Amino acid sequence: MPSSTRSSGAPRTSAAPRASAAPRTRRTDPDRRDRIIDACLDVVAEHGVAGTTHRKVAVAADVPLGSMTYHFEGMDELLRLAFERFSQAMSQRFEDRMAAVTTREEALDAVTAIISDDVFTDDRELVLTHELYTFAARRPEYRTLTRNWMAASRRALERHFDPATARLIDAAIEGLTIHQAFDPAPRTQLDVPAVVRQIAAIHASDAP
Amino acid sequence: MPSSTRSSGAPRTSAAPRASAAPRTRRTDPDRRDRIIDACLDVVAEHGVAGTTHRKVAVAADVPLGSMTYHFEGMDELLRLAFERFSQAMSQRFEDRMAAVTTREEALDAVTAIISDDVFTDDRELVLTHELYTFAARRPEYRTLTRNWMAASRRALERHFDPATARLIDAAIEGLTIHQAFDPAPRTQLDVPAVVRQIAAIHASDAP
DNA sequence: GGGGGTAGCGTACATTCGTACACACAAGGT
DNA sequence: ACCTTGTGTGTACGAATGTACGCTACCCCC
Repeated sequence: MPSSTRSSGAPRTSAAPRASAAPRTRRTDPDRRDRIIDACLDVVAEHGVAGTTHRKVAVAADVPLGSMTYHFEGMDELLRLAFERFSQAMSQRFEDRMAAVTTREEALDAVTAIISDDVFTDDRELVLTHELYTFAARRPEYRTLTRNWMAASRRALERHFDPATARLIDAAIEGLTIHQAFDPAPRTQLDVPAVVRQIAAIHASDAP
Repeated sequence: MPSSTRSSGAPRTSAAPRASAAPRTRRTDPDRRDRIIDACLDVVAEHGVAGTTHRKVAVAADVPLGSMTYHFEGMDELLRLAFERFSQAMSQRFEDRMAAVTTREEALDAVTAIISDDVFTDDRELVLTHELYTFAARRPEYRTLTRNWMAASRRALERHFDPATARLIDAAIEGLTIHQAFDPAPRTQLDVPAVVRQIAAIHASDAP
């Protein structure tokens, strides 16, 4: 089909199904770029980085295929931006939780809650987290993302614990969370609150 | 090029460069299947699950493309087998290390060594581990692999520690290892040997 | 209010993918 | 020695992908 066909009176043959009937002319959608990044995360969560293509993201974001190469250098840049957004959202949430408690006791409870409940609730975040880790594992230049995330967690924990303890608790959250997700029913149940308290007691140090 | 060309006297037009000059006729390569699985791990390590294709694996294993679909149902089966092999090799190595030490003191040293040195040495294993985690995160039916791996680690640790401590040490190895790999130079250096010893002291219990 | 400039899009194309299938060749019974 | 059998392979094909590129329609300045 030569391009002259469209220059005639054909109203608009859109490939993507338009959800609303609004005509939505051009240049009136300034957060298109943002929507694409969000849609990219959805696609990654569903199909994995392996199955993430320009076309799938375009459909998910309800934008034309051409927007993909227009707004982004390529899949790599898009993935980097998407993971950047994801990791920032995750560490923001963690910081908020830690900022919401005041006493050390409450902080310990919060850590316990994170370990016990966090991963069970949301499979999407489990998947995205590991997609991000894998992405960073393969390309050292993107480890800034994971480094920032981990640094932010430690910083948040340091509001309540000394640096060494914060580092240890952070690692414990990581390890216990992963093992809980991938091996939900180990033979030996762990008394998470007690463990967290005892880890925090290893470095018998004061905290703000 | 019609197929009749090969039926004439052409010696063998192989697409992949044959390393040795041995003619290697058919039916004389019984570990072809194994080699393909190993090659699949190499390809995954280099290009990620995302970039792993029948063709790349075939080239890496130096087998014809047709062998891929002949020996395996599809990429999924191949990946499953490859990750199965990888996870078994990893947990075997862990078990061996733990079986090699006799006293609890030596066990603590071994754990310390694993946390401190393991990940730095080999980037390939870091990548493959996380590719496996991601694979398992997306498809719960393949979490058997991770479950078995983690169960094996715990079992190995239980040769020297009580179950609760084993579980905790296992999680600590996971968390510290990951954070060390993704954030190699945190502000606060951790005294790994001391930490390991203190974690092991949390459950003041006896062990064989 | 109208014309130029450019942001944004639709589409075609070369490439690469998984898979199907006809066919060649080694092995073993006779 | 031959024929039969079924394992293993080369190749062709449809589907799907990333990217280039020309054209449309909005915005801004005069």
